[in-house]
Amino acid sequence: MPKKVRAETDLSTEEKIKEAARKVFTQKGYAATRTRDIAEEAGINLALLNYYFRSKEKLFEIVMLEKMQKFFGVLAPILNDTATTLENKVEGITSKYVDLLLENPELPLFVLSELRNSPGQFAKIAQKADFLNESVFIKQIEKKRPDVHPFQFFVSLLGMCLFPFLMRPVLQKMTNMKDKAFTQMMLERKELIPAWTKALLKTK
Amino acid sequence: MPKKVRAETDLSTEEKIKEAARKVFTQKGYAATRTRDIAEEAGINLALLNYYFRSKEKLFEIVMLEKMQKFFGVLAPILNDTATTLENKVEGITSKYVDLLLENPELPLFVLSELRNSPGQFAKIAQKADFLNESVFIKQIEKKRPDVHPFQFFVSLLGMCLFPFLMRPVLQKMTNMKDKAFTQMMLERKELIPAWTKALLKTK
DNA sequence: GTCTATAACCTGATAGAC
DNA sequence: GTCTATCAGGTTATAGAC
Repeated sequence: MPKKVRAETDLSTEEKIKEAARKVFTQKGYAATRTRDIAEEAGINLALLNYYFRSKEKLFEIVMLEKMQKFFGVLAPILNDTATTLENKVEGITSKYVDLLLENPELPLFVLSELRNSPGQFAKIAQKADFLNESVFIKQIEKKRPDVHPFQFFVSLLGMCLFPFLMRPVLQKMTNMKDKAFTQMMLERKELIPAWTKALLKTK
Repeated sequence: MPKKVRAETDLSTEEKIKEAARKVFTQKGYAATRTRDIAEEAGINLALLNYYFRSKEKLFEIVMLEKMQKFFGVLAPILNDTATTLENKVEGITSKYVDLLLENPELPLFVLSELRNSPGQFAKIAQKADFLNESVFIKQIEKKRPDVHPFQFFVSLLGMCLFPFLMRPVLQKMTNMKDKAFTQMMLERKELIPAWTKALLKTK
């Protein structure tokens, strides 16, 4: 019998567990997550988790790998595209990240905080060390502004896209901002960030 | 006998434990930290930790409160200063944050990730909800650029200061950047951020 | 494949000697 | 105040019935 696409309410057990693991791990982090939480969230028994994934750690590695691919997957296809301009790339990165993070708001905090204590995970998806250094994108920045280290611009661009999501819980608490207002702010940002990045590249 | 300022090698036991707790908690987060790690780091016995601080949670609360005060303490005195210009404030925030974070690089990731799952902690230092909304700083931004939500600038400014530290482990791994080069980059940033923020405020 | 029961281990906290 | 020894509770992982 061929594989069948199932409705959300009728996922395979394995997929139900993975889905629950994605949710709980990203919300609480590896250490604060109990396998019982995942089992409960998946609506199955604790033993089944180990039946399918052998251990908490193995399950986590699967989720973590997925999340890192999402997180870094935005950059990889853009950085070395020789056919696009610097401006195109900035627009592409901004647009892709904002869309991705509106769908997955907890992604950056999860990836960055889990990577802090298990940098070994990073090795699994890392390109060679100067993949970024040697990238077309960085070269294009360097050509435009040879007087400033290109990372200054690169980090600022990423920060403008990612930082609001890292700060989100605090920001919303500090200002009584509602979810809808936050989303609105990020949509406006899709226009602002490219214009702003252009301004940074011109500022002497 | 009066209190005496002690050399670093001769702290009181209580202070040795606190110091160890600061280090381990900020490195690994609450959930991943074992009281045994703290005791070992402090060079004392596990029982002493409970003797002085009663529980892991109480000790954590002390550390967390300190760290939040450091983290938010940069903003508090600047935001409502009626005597300074918008530019002054941007320079002040930049300079204070970069210096603080060069001394405490793990501070932002620690505070933001711990606050995610225990927002109750935030209440302990939170001003009233519209402390930021009603601040002189935000009003000054609004006056200069009534056409854009002032948070857009506020978040960008903070992001330019904080985000490099959040991204630091990943960035250094991705690019083989050494600690010294990172520090150098942040020192350059102290000049760049105010100029850049000025540029953002002008960009239409 | 799925469950219940339980083993094996770890962690926070305390009792009690010094 | 400081230590060793240990308890009590919780967590991961497995055994074994269905």
